[in-house]
Amino acid sequence: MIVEIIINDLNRTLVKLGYSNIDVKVSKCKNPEFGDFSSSIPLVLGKIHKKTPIDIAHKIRSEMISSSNILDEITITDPGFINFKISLEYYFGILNDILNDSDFGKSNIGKNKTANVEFVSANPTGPLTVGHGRNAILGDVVSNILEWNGYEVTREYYFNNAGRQMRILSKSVEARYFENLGKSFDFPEDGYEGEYIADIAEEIIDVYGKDLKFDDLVFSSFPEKMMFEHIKNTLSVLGIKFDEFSNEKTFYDNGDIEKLLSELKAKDLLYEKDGATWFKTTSLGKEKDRVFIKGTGEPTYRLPDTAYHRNKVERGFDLIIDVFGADHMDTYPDVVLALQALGLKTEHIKVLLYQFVTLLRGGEKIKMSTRKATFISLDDLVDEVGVDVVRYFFVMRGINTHLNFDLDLAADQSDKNPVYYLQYAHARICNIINRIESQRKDLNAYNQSLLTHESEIVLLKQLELFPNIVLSALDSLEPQIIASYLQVTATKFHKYYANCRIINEDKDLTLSRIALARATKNILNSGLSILGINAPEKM
RNA sequence: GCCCCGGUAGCUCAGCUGGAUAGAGCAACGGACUUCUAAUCCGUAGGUCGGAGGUUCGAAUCCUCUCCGGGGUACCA
Repeated sequence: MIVEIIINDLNRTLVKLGYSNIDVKVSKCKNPEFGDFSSSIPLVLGKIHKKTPIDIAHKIRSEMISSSNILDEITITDPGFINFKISLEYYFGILNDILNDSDFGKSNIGKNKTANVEFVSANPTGPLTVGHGRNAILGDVVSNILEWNGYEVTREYYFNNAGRQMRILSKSVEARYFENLGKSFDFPEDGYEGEYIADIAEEIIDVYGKDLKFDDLVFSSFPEKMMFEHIKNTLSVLGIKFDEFSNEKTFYDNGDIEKLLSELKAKDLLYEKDGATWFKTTSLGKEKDRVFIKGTGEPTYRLPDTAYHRNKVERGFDLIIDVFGADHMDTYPDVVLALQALGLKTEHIKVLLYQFVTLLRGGEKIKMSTRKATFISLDDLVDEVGVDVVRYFFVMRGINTHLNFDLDLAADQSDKNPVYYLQYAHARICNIINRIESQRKDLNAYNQSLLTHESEIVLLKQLELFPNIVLSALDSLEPQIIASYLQVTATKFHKYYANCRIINEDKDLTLSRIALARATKNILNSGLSILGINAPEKM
C-alpha cells in the first residue's frame, strides 16, 4: 500500500535528518493539483523545532530516501506541505495484482487469532423486528470484515428461554389457546398481542389437541421452539448463519453462576439489602449499586450476562465483540467491572453500540411496539424490498447515526436506490466481459500503459485504495466505510464507462480497458461479498 | 440531575486520530441514448458545518459553556 511506503520513506528520511519519534501522517490529496498524497510533517516539525516549515520541507525533499521508484515528483506548497506524485508504473503494477491475486485486499492482521462476535441475541418471544435487523446485519458484516483480515470468527447467538419475557409468552399463548377453544381465560396484563401468538395457539391445538390443562408444559416449550425456528429462518433468508447458540440456562446448570457469586462474595462485592442481593459497583467507581438477585429470588440479567462473558473470556478468544442497541448503554459496563474485579482480562472486549432505526413511509415515521405487535417484522421488510436492499440499507449509515429506513426509497427499483447503482456497475462490467469473451481468449495479454485517460487513472487509483479501506474498516469496526467506498468506486467506473469506450476498434486498447474493467469487477465483488450483497451478472 | 449518541445543502447522510477552495445521493433546473445496458453520464443552482467562547500558523474536526432531538439512568432485557 502506497501510504505505508511513503510513511516508511519519510520516517527513514527524518531519522537521517536528526528528527525522530514523530508520528508521520500521510493523507490523500483532496485537490489533485498538489499531487496524490501529502504530509503536513514539515509544519509539525517547524513548530517543535522553531524553524520555517518550508525550509524543513526542502530539506526533506533533498534528502528523501526512497525505497522504491514510485515517487515521481515531490513538491512543496505553502504553508509547508510536502506533496508526492506517484508514478503510473506503480498503479499499473497494482492492476496486475488485482487481476492475479484473488486475495487482493485481504490482510493477515488476524491470522492465527480468533474472534467471537455475539449478535442478534433476541429471546425467542416473537419474530425479529427491524431493530434486530440492524443488529443482525452489523454483526454479520463485522464478522466478514474480521474474516477478511484473517481472523477465525465464531458467530454467536445468546438467548434466555427462562426469564420473565418467556413466561409472558407462554401465558399469552395459553390464553389464546383457551380463547380459541371458547373457554374462559385471563389474558396477561403485559401479554403479547401479536397475531403470531394466536397462530402458535392454533398450532398447539393441531398438534396436542384440545384437552391441555392450565400450566401445561407444552405452553412454554412449544412456543419457544416455534419462535426459534422462525427466527432462524428469518436469519437464513438474510444469509446469516450462526456457529454457536449459547443458552443462559447453561450457566445455572453448570454451576458457573454459583461460582461467580461466591467469588464476588469472597471479594466483598456482594451484600443483601431489602431482600435482594446487590453488586457493590460503588466500590468500583460507579454511582449506584446494582441488583444481582431480586427479592423474588430471580436474578437480573446482569448476573447471567456476567457469567456468560466470563465464559467467553475463558474460552480464550483474542477478540470478543458484542453488538448491542443503544438501549444497552448502561448494561455492559457493570459486566466488564465484575470481570475486572475477578482479575479477568477485558481489554479485548469491544462493544458495538448502534443507534435506533426509524422506519419511514410516505415521509412519516412508523411507530413500533413489540408487545402491541404494531411492529414491522424483519420478514415483512425483506418481503417488501429484498435481501440486498435490507443488508445495504443497514450498513450504509454510520453505526452511531440514527438510521432512517425509508421504505419508499428502499422499495424503489429505480436509479434513486443506491443499491442498484452499485450492482449496476458490476452487471455492466459482466456484460462487457461476456461480450468480449466470445471474440478473444487471451484477456491477459493487455498492455496497461495504454491506459492514459484521466478517468482511467482516477479509477485505477480508487481501486488501489481498497486494502486501506479494509484495514480502516477493521480498525473502526464500521461497515459503512466499505459501503461508501463501493459507492465511490461505482461512480468512478460509471464515469470511466461514459468517457472511454471499452470495446473499440483498437484491439490493444480494448484489452487494456477490459483489464481495468475486470479489476474493477474484482474489487466490487470483494466489497459486496464483505457486505453480504449479491453481485449480479445481469440486471 | 447525571451518562451516551446525533445536530453539516430543501431532504438523507459522508468528512470528525486538526490541514490547502466543506463533499455525495435524492429533490429542483438545463443537457446527452441509430452507441459496450440511460438502473448511466455532463452541467447549473443550493452552506452562518446548531450557537458562543477558547486552544492553534491552521478548527466541521480538539476543549469549555449553551440550545435542540434521540436513548439510558429498573428488584425489564
